[in-house]
Amino acid sequence: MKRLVITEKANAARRISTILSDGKQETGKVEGATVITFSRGEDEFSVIGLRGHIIELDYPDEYNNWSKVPPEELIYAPQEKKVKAESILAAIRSLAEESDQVIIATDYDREGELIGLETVRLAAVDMSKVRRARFSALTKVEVEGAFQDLTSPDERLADAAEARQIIDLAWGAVLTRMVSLYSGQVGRNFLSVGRVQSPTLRLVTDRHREIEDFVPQPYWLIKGRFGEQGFEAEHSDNPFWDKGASDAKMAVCGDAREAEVLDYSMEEKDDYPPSPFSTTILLTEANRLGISPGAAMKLAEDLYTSGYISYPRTDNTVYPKSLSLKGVLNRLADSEFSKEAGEILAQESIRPSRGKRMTTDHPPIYPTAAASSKKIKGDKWRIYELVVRRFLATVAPAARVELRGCSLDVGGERFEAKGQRLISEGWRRYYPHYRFEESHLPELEAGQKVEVKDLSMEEHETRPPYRYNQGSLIQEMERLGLGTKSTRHDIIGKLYSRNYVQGKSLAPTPSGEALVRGMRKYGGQITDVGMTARLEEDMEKIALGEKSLDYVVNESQEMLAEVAEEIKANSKEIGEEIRKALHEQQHIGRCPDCGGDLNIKRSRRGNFIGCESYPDCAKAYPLPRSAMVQTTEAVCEVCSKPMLRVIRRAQPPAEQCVDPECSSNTERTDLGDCPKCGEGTVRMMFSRAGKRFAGCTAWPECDQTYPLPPRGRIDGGEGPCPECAAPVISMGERSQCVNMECPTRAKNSGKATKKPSAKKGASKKTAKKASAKKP
DNA sequence: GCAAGGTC
Repeated sequence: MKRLVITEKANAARRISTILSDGKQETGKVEGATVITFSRGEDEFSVIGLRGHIIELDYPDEYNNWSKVPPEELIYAPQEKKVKAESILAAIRSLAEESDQVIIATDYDREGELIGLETVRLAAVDMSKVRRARFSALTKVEVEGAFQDLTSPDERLADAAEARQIIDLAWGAVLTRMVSLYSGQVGRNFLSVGRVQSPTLRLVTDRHREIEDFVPQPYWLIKGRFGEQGFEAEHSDNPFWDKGASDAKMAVCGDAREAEVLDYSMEEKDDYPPSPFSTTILLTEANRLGISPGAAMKLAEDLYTSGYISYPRTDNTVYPKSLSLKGVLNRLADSEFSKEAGEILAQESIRPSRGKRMTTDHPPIYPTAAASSKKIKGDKWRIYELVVRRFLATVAPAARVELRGCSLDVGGERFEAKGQRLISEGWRRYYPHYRFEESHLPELEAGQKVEVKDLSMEEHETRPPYRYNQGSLIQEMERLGLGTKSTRHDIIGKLYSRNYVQGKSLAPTPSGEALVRGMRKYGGQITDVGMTARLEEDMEKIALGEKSLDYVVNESQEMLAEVAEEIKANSKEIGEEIRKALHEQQHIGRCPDCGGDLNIKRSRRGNFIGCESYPDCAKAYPLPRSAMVQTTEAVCEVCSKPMLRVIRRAQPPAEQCVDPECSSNTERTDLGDCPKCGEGTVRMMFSRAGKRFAGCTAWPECDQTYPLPPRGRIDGGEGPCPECAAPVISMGERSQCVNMECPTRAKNSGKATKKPSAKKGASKKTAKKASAKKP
C-alpha cells in the first residue's frame, strides 16, 4: 500500500520517518518540496512536513484600501484562504493522487487538527483515504502505537479552530481599521486592536492605574532580638495599622529584660523539586536571567532544530510514560553535566516531579542531546544549561528542610519566631535558580528563659504593586487563558512595536492608555479577558457538536456589528483622545528648519525623529538608541532646539538636546579625534543592545570602535595618547587611553594611572560615586 | 498595511 504522511513541521517528518523506517529513508524533492520516502513491510511511505498553517485567512484584494472601504463592510465580507506554501500543497496534491492512504500526523491538539484538515481539503484529497495519527511525543512507542491505531480526523475540532480564525480576523480587522482611521494613524503607524492583544494591554494599563492611584498606608512592626545569638522574633499582632495600638503594646513589653519560651517546635520536611518545563515556565525563568521571552524563544527554537532540546512550544508539565528519563540522563552522561547525571542515575529509582497541566501535543521541554559550551556560546548556552538543570532537578530527589518555630512571652505579650535550614540539597544542587533563604533559630525548650537583647518598633509604608515584566506578564496571560504558548511572547512584542508600552517593567504610553480608555468605553468586550473565555466555550461547543461553526460565527458577527456601530457613533471622541495622546508622546517640538512639528516617526529601519512637513522639509535626527525617550517642553540653552528626556538602564535619566551635534551634547559625548581615519571624532554611543561604547563619527566610512565601561561618567578632552594616538579618557580620578590594546594599558596590566588633578569638580564626584558601586 | 494561530 502507498501511504502519504503529513506532519506539522519538517522536524516531525524526519523523526517519524526515522522511527518508522528504522533509519533507512531517502530524502527527495516533489514539486520543490522536501519529501522523505521509505518502505516498511509491504508499504511504501512518503512523508512531507508542513510549516504550521500553510493557509492564511484574509479579505479579498478589493478590500485592501483602508480609506476607501468602510471598516464596517468587513464584518460580513467574505474571507478567503490564501496559500502561503504553494510548493508543499502542490507536492501533496500529486502524492495524494497516487497514494492509497493519506495520514494526518500533525500535532495532537485543536490547531493541529485544523492544519491537517485544511491542507487535505485544499489539496482536494479524496476524504475516504484520509486517516489520523495521534501521538503526544515523538518517541518510538508513541509513534508506532499511533500508526497501528489510526483514527479518523475530527472535523468538529477543526471547525472550532476555524471559527476562531474567522472571528479573530473580523474583529481584529474591523476595530484595527476603525481606531487607525479615526485617529489619523493610517499607513505604517497604524494602531491595532485584537482579542488577545487588547486585554493584554489592559493588564498593563490597569496595573499602571493602580500604581498611580496608590496611597501608601503607614504601618508599624514590633520586633525584638533574643537569646545569646540574637534571633529575631516579631509581635504576633504585627502589622499594626494604628500607631496608638503599637505604642501601647510597646509600653507594656518594652522594658522586659527576659522572655519565656512558651512553645518550641522543630520538624523536618520534604521540599519538592519544581515541575518540568513548559514554554511559559522556561520563558519566565529565562527572563529572570535577563533574556527576554522573544529572545529566549528564538534561542530555544535554534536549540530544538539543532537537536539539543525537545520541542519548545508546549503547555505540558508532566513527562509522558513513553519518555525514557534514564535515556535522557544517559545521553547527558558524556557532557559537562556527566557528574550530575551520574549522581541521579545512581539512585534506585527515578520518580520525576509533575506539574499541574498535562496535554497531548508535546512532552515538557527536556534536553535531547549533550551539548558543549565550546560549541554553543553565550545566551544560547545559558538557555541550554537552564533546560538541562531544570530537567536534572525534576528527576532529582526532594530537598530536606528543617523548620523551627517558637513563641515567646515578652512582658505578657506574645512574640513569634521562625527558622529554616536546608539539611540536604536534593534537587537544589542541580537547579540553583531558586534561592533558599536560611533563617536561624536556636534550639529552645518550653519554659526556658531567654535574654531580651532589644525591642524596637519600625514604621513602614505599604507599597504599590509591581509593574509587570515580560516574564510575569506571560505568566498572567497563561493564567487568564490569553494567547497560546507559541504566541504570547509575540503579542507582547506587538504591544512594544505599536508603542503602546515601553520599558523593561512595562509601563503604558499615553496612546496605549488612550486606546484602552476608548475601547473600554465603546469597544464592547474587546479589552475583556472574558472575550477569550467566551470564545473558548463556543469552540468547546462546536467540538462537541452542540453548536455549528456558522451559528457561532453569525452570532459573533452580530455582536461585532453592534460594537462597530457604537465606535463609529463616537469616532470623534475616540479619535481625539488618541490624537492628543500621540501628540504628547511623539511631539518633540518645533523643527529648527521650517518651524513645523518634529515628531518621533516609525520606519522599517527603526524609529527616528523627523519633520512632519516631509517631503517639503527633510529635517531628521536619530532617536537615542536602546533608551526610553520621552518628550519635554524644554528647549536647548545652547541652540534652542527641543530637548528630550532619555532614560537608560544603568544611567540616570538625562535631558538632552535633540541634535547630537549640538555642543551641549558633543562636549559631553566626544572623547577626541579618531586615530584611524583622522576625519571623524571618537564619540560615546550606545549599541542596539544598550551597551555603551566609543565609535568614530565617520562611520560607516571608518569602523573604529572601543569598548567602554557600562557605568559611570566618562570624559574626553584629555588629548591623544602619546603611544597610539587614541583619545585619552578620564573617569574621575583615573585617566587612561581608550584603546584596550594600547601598550600604555598593557604595561600597567590593566591598571589605570592615578590622575594628579581632576578636571571638573562635578565629574569627579559623579565618577567616584559610580565607581564605588563596582566591586 | 489589519488578528491570532501555526512554524522557519
